[in-house]
Amino acid sequence: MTLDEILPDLRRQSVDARHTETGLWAASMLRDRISAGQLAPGAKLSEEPLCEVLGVSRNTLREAFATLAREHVVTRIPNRGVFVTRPTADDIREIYRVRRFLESAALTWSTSPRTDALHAAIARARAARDNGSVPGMASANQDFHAGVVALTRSDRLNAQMMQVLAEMRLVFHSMVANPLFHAPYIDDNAVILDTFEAGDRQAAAALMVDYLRRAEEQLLEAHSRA
Amino acid sequence: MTLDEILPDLRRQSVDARHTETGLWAASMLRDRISAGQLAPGAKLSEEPLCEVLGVSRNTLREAFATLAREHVVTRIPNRGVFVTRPTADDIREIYRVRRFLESAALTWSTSPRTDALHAAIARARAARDNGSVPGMASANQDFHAGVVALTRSDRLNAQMMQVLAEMRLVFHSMVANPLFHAPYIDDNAVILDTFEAGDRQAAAALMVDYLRRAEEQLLEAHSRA
DNA sequence: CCTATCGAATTGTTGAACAATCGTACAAGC
DNA sequence: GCTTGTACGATTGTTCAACAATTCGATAGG
Repeated sequence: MTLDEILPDLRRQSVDARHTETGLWAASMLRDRISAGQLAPGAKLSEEPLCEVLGVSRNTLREAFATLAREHVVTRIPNRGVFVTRPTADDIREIYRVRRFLESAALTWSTSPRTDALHAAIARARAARDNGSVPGMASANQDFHAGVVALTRSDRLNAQMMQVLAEMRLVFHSMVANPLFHAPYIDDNAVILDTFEAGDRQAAAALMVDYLRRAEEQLLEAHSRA
Repeated sequence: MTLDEILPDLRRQSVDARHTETGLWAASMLRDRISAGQLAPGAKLSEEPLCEVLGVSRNTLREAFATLAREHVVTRIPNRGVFVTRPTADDIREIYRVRRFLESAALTWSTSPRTDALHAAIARARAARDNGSVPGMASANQDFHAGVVALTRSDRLNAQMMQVLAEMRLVFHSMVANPLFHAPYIDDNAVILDTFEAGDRQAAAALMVDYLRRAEEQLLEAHSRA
């Protein structure tokens, strides 16, 4: 979907109330659209139409671009413009490198034993699988892995994980989605959680690393095909 | 020498020299001054004088502020202005939470066995200790711990570590420096490195966690005194 | 001593302007 | 046919000046 097609939709939302930190507000508007896949990887974000639709000035919009660029959500090419990031194979490797460290470290050294959110995420994933809802499975799966890192109770590590998961969504949007991608991993998550709650953190971490390696390999294979 | 051979070199020089992205340039100027302690924590960064000194407009300077705020180097208070961040006790706890995860995970799961930079950092730290150079010890110590995370070969984890170390410098600048702070930790680093190279990664990671807990406690104690 | 109100100063945001750079089209030369 | 040179339009990078919004401090009054 290109920029032109979602312009009316954006305009509808932006007539709403006033906001402090307009630059951050504009960034979140764009971030949501990109996360939802309404702005596909590679799409060009021209300043002029976006200013008009969001009702902000070019300067403010550029602040929003700066924010999103730091999150690797958009890519800035000097004098050419801003584009929704199209993840490369190296990006996928880097994303999974970070995830392997973050998630296995969280399982190994977390201090918080509160796993309610993890159980809930698995339940949601199974319900989505039964309904055949691919977006539901994807969302619940991300919730599970975000919840694992949340065990660390560290704002910065959580922020890093959120950012990486946002890049994951870009990866999914940049290639033809395989409807069966998430399904087999749901039970893997359940096993990891059981192992963790049984107290064998090293084993849980090892399972997680294995899980992530398989998922990475599968995504890289799909990426090379596209 | 053919054209292809010098192309990478040319590209490298041109990204250095060119000032496109003036906002990023201004951000690095301020970041350097803050890191060096020339701008102390709590100092107010007024827009008007800074524009004049850096020779950039208010808009560009505000882009730089956005970059630094995201790195937690400066703190933005709406309608009040931008200040060099003054780390709180909670900030110190969060910094060490991140460091414990990052550094122990790096020791446990790193794939790269290249420890040359680590040995060099320890050598520099010892030389600085013999010369009585406190800044030298601090710098070499940070190099060692940055080098540990560099074992992960992950750009994003390295960036996160660099950011946290920048916050560490803010912590040091915000309290009276104890000249003897770094000295006892130098040999701890050496022991950690030896254990790691002996192949016992779990033990090395455990030593690192212990090291970081002691340093955190010491800094928190000094912070509560100030 | 406390509270309320006013005004100066600073920040938040905008709109317009100009310079710099890129893509494209088209002509010229080998 | 392919490359090179050149003009032009479009878009981005940066600055400037202005106005609105907010905060801080001072001053007056209870």
